[in-house]
Amino acid sequence: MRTSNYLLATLKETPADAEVISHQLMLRAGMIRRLASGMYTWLPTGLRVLNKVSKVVREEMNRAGAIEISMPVVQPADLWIESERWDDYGPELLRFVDRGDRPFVLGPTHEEVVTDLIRNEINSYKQLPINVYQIQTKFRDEVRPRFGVMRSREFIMKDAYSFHTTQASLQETYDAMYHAYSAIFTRLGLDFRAVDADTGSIGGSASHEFQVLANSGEDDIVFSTESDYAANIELAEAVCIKTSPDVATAEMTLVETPNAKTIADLVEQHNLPIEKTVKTLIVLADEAYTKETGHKLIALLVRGDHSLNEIKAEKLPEIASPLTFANENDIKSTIGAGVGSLGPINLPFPIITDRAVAVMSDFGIGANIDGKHYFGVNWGRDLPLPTRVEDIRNVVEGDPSPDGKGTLMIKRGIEVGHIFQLGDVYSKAMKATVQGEDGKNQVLTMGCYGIGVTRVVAAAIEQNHDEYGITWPSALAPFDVAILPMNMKKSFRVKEVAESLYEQLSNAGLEVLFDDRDERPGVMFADIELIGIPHTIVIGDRNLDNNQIEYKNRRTGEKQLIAITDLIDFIKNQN
RNA sequence: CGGCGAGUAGCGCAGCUUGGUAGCGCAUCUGGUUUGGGACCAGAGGGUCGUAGGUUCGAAUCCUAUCUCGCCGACCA
Repeated sequence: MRTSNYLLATLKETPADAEVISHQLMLRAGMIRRLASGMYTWLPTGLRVLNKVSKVVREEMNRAGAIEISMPVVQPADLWIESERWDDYGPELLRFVDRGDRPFVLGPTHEEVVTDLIRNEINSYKQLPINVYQIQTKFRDEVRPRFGVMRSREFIMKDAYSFHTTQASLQETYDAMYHAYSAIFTRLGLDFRAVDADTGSIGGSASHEFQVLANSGEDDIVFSTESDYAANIELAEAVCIKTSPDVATAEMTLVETPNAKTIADLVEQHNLPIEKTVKTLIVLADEAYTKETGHKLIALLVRGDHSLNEIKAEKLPEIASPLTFANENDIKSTIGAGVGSLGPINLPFPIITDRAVAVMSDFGIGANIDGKHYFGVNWGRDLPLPTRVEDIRNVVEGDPSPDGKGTLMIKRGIEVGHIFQLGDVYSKAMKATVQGEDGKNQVLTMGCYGIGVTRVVAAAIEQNHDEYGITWPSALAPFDVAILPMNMKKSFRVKEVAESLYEQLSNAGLEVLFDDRDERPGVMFADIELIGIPHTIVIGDRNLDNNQIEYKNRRTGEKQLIAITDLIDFIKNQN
């Protein structure tokens, strides 16, 4: 490709609305342009990278036995009504009607469509298992799109769906996908981890996320220092080694705390260690639970220096899902005190205590009287021993690993892949059955496996950039080699060599960007470095006198002189 | 959806408080010089100042409404 015949579209200045580095660099390198909030046009350079991701994904999926198909972006609402997600999915699902007033959705995912396909096409257990996938545009009307293509509304996803008659068969495909994903992200040159994950609203049993490590990531992922334990913080179990509280040493005293509305205030104003404080959070009870017991509210106790894990909390049967905090008025009218002075004392509704709180001693709690706290509180003596103890907090660095080996550390991750064992959630709702060996119909068991193709591009940049621009791993680079001729318009010799090398390198199967613009060297260097082409060859009269050209490696910055005749072999031997 | 902020040339911004008919840098175009790290000189084009309404002799500037975008939070296969 010649730059004169290409849309380079590089930007010298960083657009003001780009926050994270990948977004900035994608705009500056001329990869994407924003069309509307969360919607981007892919320019030639961006599309080339996107296609590189797709290529690797496709190769590994095919190798793992998946079959490529393509399903429509627009889906009839009927299928969503049938799966009951029409009501469950919420406003993220973009809905509209066609000219005949028939309801449709813009597909945020394709479980319904693929389940419909399979129930129609597959009739016998003999045709199973089957694993179909597509690389397709999705649309989710995100509440807040951000970070460029990292969290956009329209995006490209590789989504695969497998169908089985047995759990063992599902497990086999799931394992194959796990390995395929590992192979994909390894080939793409990403530093990633597979972590245990929550199945979220899609449901199902086992699930792993593939997280690319990056500080700008939106997820917290947890690792053991000693073992290969890794999990999303949403799921990571907070283990409590201590089995009982220490012996009480303090007396319970009622303390005036008129200016302490938060744990931080309390700690600062009353010389109380934060791990001796208890946060009391009031949430709504599950409707069925309210019906059964009459309680509308539930109190959750978490140590002052810990944070509530909402995912864990909402999985408890007595708590409303999604987790909803009680509003200030309800709290006031039920307890008689406002947020800031709440505690587990004399509460007219059930309490769920975090494991770490259940083994505390001499601690401080709100008195349920505005402006007052009790200090020196102890279980058993001052308060009834907690009866409902659960793991409801987020783990913190230094917590013991749930597998008993080492302690935990936490890093940020970008979720680029997620695999699920769905079970029969969709196949049951949509009556996807096949005839089994015994002649009876049986409901299929499903797995689904996603990769955020567009997000991978952004994640790769988060991990591979420097002060000059992007430093692509070779599998992702939009071009393999850039040819920069110095003063080609004046030097016939430079032009001749550049043209010849362009042809030779291209014929050798390399993707070459030949910068044939009449630009000053600095401009060319800056653009090529910004775009992140791994190998640059500089052709100038200076070195041609010795029949040499200069080679520069983007990632290492190393330069060396190469004889023209050796160049093709040299480039091919890189990587 | 709540809080905050921003919409002026392709991009980055100034002008707004104190109303007088729009400017700077980069980019673009023309001519010339220059050519191994984002050149220089001379000239040129490009903006209904987000939109609608109002106040006024006169509005980018003041008032009202509205739309869009971003950040934080809530939300999220």
